[in-house]
Formats: sequence, C-alpha cells, structure tokens
Amino acid sequence: MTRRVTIADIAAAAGVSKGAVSYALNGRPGVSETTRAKILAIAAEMGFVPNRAARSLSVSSAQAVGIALRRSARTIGIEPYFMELISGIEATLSAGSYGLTLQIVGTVEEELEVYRRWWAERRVDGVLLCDIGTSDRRLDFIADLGLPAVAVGGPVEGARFPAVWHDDVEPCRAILEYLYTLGHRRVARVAGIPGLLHTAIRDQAYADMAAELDFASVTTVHSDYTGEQGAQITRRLLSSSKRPTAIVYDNDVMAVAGLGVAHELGLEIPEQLSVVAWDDSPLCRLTHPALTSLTRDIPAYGSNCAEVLLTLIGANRESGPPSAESRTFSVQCRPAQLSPRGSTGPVQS
Amino acid sequence: MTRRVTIADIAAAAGVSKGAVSYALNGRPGVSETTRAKILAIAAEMGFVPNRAARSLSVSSAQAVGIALRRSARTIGIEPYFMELISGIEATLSAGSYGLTLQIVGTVEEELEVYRRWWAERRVDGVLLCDIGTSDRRLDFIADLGLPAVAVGGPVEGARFPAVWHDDVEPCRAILEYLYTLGHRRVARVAGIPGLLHTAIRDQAYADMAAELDFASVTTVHSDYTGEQGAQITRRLLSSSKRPTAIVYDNDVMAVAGLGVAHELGLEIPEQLSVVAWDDSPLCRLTHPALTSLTRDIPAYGSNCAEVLLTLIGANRESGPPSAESRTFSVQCRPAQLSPRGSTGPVQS
DNA sequence: CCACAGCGCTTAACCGGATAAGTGACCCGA
DNA sequence: TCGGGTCACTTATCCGGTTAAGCGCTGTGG
Repeated sequence: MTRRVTIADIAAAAGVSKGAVSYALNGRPGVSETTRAKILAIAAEMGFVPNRAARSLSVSSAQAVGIALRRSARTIGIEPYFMELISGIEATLSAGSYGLTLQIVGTVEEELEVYRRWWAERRVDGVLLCDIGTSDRRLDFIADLGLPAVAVGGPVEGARFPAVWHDDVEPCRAILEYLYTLGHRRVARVAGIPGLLHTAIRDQAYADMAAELDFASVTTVHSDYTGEQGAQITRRLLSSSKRPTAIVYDNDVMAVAGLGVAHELGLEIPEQLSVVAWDDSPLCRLTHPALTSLTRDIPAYGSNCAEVLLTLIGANRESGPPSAESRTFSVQCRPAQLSPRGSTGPVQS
Repeated sequence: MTRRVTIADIAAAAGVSKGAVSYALNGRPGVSETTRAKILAIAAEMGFVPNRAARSLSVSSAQAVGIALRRSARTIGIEPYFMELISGIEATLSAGSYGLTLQIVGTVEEELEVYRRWWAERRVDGVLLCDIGTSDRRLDFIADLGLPAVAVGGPVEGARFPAVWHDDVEPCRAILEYLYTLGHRRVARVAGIPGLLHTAIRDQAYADMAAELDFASVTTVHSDYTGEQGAQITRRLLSSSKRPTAIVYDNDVMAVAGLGVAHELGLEIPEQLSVVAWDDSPLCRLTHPALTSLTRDIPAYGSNCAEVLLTLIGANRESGPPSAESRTFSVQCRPAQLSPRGSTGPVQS
C-alpha cells in the first residue's frame, strides 16, 4: 500500500525535472533520446500510471464518453440490443483508451439534466444518443450545450451533429417481397414505439410497399416493445375474423411472445402463421421453430458509433470548433439482411 | 459557448475570495450565513457545477466505481441478468452522485489489468466483482492492490472484502421438493459453468437433497449458459433411454432453448416434461407455456451491492484503513422464490 | 569573431478546486 | 483597559500533471 508514484518521483529518480519527464513520457520533443529512454525505463520500473484527474485538469479532457439509457430497471435487461450495442461501443473506446460512463434515467428531463451535468463537470468528452425520436428535444439541447454527440440512429433532418444509422427501407421491402412471394396477402406488423424515428421510417416504408404490391391488407399496430404488449396485440390480431397469415414484429422479444400466443391458440407454425422478427439476437434461434429475422451486426454498429464520436472529439480538440461539415456528416451502415428460418413458410390454401 | 464558470468567477462576482466560495458551497464553517446565502445565490445564477477533475485531484476520490464484465460481445446481450444488475447498481450510485464506469473484457488477465489501471489512474474509487469463481484469482489480486471491492456473489471463504449474495441452497431444496411432490423421480439439471461459485453451491445442494429424498436419479450436466448448449444438452437428455420427467435449468435462456427442443421433439409440456428455470426474467413469461422459475429481484440485488461498496469507500476515506470487520462482512439477500407456472405439472403415469 | 539558431533541459505558471494557516475586527470577562 | 478567544474571511499551498518561456551551451555561417 505504498503511495502512488508521480512524475515528481520519476524526476527525482532520474535526476531531471518534472517537465523533462512529462516530455519524455508523452513522446514530445524537448529531451534527448538517451534521456527519454532512461526516463521511460525508470517509469516502467516504478510502475508509473498517470493520475487521470491531474491530466484531465491540465488538458481539459475527460478521456471518457457517456451514454444515458432511458428505460426502466425491469425492462432494460430483456432487450439484448443495448448490451450488444454497449459491448461494441466499449470495444472501440477502450482501444482508444477512453472510458465509458453509463447512466440509466427515467425521463427525458432527467436525461437532459444528466447531459448538462456531465458536460459542466467535464466528466465526459462526448455522448452517444440512443432511441432517436421523430422530433427529439435532446438534439437541440445538446447542440446548444456544445456537447459533442453522435446520434445512434437516423437519418436526422437538419442535424447539428453526426448520425450513424442503418437503412430501414430496404429491409422492409425485403420482408414484404419475401412474404408476398410465399403467397401471403394479409400481413400484420406489430411495430415499436410510435415516437421513435426508425418506427416512423418503417411505417412509411411498409405503407409505400403495400401500395406497390397488391396485398389485401398490411396493417400496423404500435406497441411499447415489451413482450406483454406483443402477446396482447398478437392475441387480438389472431382472434379477429380475418386474421393475418403473417405477422412481422419490430423486435425479437415481441416475436417470441407472439410465437407463444400462437402455440397457445393451437396454431401450427409456419403452416397457419408465419412470423418474422426484427433484430436477430441469439433469442431467435432458441425458439421452435427458429424465428426468421432481420440480422444486423449490433456490436459492429456500436463500434462505428463510438468511432465517429472519437473522431468528432478529436476534431474538436485541434483547430477550434469543428467545421459544419464534420459536425453533421452521416454514416450509413450495412442494412439488415433477412435470415429465413423455420417460422416462415408458404400460405396453405 | 461561453467559458465554464469556476469558483474564481463566483468569488469575483461576490467580492470574496476563492476560499470563501469553497467553504460556502461545501456547507462548511468559515463564512457567515449571509455571505453563504449570497454566494449560493450567485453560484446558482451563474449555473456553477464543479469541475470533476479538479475536485478529484484535491480530495483524491474519483466519485465513480467500476465494473468489468468478462463476456463476449455476442453473448452478453442475451442474458438479461447483467443489464438488470447494472440498472440496480446505477440507481444507487447516481443517488449518491457516483458515476459508473463500465468495461467489457475478454480474459481474466485483461480484467486484472483493467483493475490495476483503474486504480493506478484513480479513475474509480472501488469495483464490483461479478461471476465469482470457486477459486478466483481476482480476489487476492484486488485485495493486494488495496482497491476497495465488493463481490457480487458468495459466500466467499476467507474473503478480504465484503460479499453480497443470495442463499442458493434453500431454493434448490424448494425445487426438488416441489418436483418430488408432483411425482417426479427422474430429474435432470442443466447447470451453469462449473468454475463458478454458485454453480458449485447448487451442485452440492442438489446432491445433498437427492440423497435425502428417494429420487431414482438426479443428474447434473454442466454447460456454458448459452442457448446453443442448453438446446444440445436437452436434446441429448430427452433422447436417452430413461429420459427425465423434469429438467431444471440454471438460467432462463437455456430453459427457453430447452422448451424449444421439447416442442421440436413433439413432447407435450407439462404433461410429458416439466421445465424449471432459474432467474425469472420477463423472458419466462413470454413462452408458451410460461416457465416455472425462481424469482429474484436482480435490480434490488445490484442496489444492495452498490450500497455496500459505497459504505466501504466511505469507511476508507475517514479514519485510515477500514477495520477487518467492515472489510469482510457478508450481506445475505432474500433467497429466490419459486414461481410455479404452466411449464411444470404432475407426472403422467 | 560574433550574431544567431537550435538543442536539451529547467523554471514557473497554470488547470480548478480544497484546505491549513494567517489576519484583522469584534466581543467578553477579569 | 487589556488579554484572549471567536468569527469571518483572505492568503497561500497543494493535488499531479501540462506547457510556455527562459537559459546555457554548442555549432554554424557570414
């Protein structure tokens, strides 16, 4: 339990000044190669690790980024999406020796307050915004704050900072074309939360596609993404007089719940009902039959987001405020791919 | 984008010294109530928030705790446990205005390195250790480091720091008694990773209980907690000549997978097979039939752990090193309760 | 031969708070 | 009336890094 070693200790041991040690450790000019090598050797031997607070205070950078999740304690675990996303984010951050600060909040107000505090305290150098809404209060708030941020989702109209997103239109087309080919004409969709941007984009894509092909009906019911609502809506859909022959779910949890309801009602899958899930977590392969789903690489997505944020933060540091161009660029990732499995099949006449 | 407000700015505005402002803001004696009120008013008006790095440097506390998870990017999402745990931890931490720093690692070596760095950098004031093993290298390493820590799991023999845990023996008894009462005599258990402490504890509890009651067989097969292995083991169990009439799974993901396999093999649940899951995530209520499972309040558990860690850190700060007593106390939480649902029923003869 | 540049290092200021020590004004009791 | 204690505040130092400025020495070109 000896006292931690500081650059002053190294300076004393090497017989040079604090400044020289700092130059040597940071690989900047100002010391000879001989001295540098000696200092580095001593630092390594003494097990020197710079104090984060001291460095932050000097260079005014926290070497950390923040992420605030707005979910309840009970429901946050069930959605594999977040943990996979965080895992990807984390991989990129720790490669760049940045830390990740996580906070879970209940309301938008709390979330805004967290951002304000983080930035005022300089606890983070930037944040990642999840669950982008169609009209999102957070976007202007954060831009006004001057807090570097990246939207995890998009495209965001007139954004004042970058967004990283997947195209959702193409996968929607793929699903409907696939179901159409299998002979389905009555398709229902259990969508996510209406206020979310990607929900709105999918709504539009389905409507467009439905008009293009001659489906008898393509209905959309909005939900809160929970399994409970997924089950409830499925029960309602399946007990209506003209029930759909295929149901598409906006996440995997609801799809699993829907599958459960179908079993409960004694429906054979896929003979009497086809089921498609969005977001191919391992969950989709656990059920019987396995769920046909849209596969995205979520950890890679998280890594992309983190990478863009680090670039933005780097750009901020040098040469004053970043250019408008670099602040609003938009990165599009590979769209989700349809993975057909046992839960979908041709319509039985 | 004005420069951030410092105590020097407040001092200037209030016409006092930096020191007076610091005393006023921290509620310590040294300023009159009149002056204190004036300073607080000015600070509030100017939107003052103390710089975290500066404060940390002075008081040498990071106001943050760390948690390192050793899981792969792909599998970490599927287990609702972690996110629920983190959510509970976070609730307590942010109530005490502590931050949570998260890192995902691949190996124990990496994990140890992360702890070493965090502590050397003073990026965290303490850590939470998950997935405690039967002989866990991390325990001594961290104790030697002097890094305050709490084990999330236990009881830990000869621990040099506190552990927070559930009794697992009682729930094991409850499951086996329940299944025995329903007439089951051949019970299989798909257990978790053998090296983990709670797996070993459950192994022992099942063995003891099996000897106590006259089961025909109580077999245990170890797994890696993934759905894939859960399915594979279930398939093997169910196609053996003397197949079990009930299977108990050490987590919910494997139970769901097992249910899928049973469906696949055309077994009626619970008529031909009873299924019990450990850890009652919402997942257990999504399947059909719903899974009988052991309910624990994971977010509350996380909160408990965080609370103990904060106490430990607080104890550290005042009066030098904490007493041996406070360092090794062990908090036991309410054991898991059996929630019978549709997946279990009496044996059909 | 000298002005000047460049190297290699030291010095000292600075980041933004916390805090021990110091100071002057005031009050109180002997 | 004066010593001593308390109050209210200021001053100065520290935490552990970074970094601009300074300074002596050497080499070099005009």
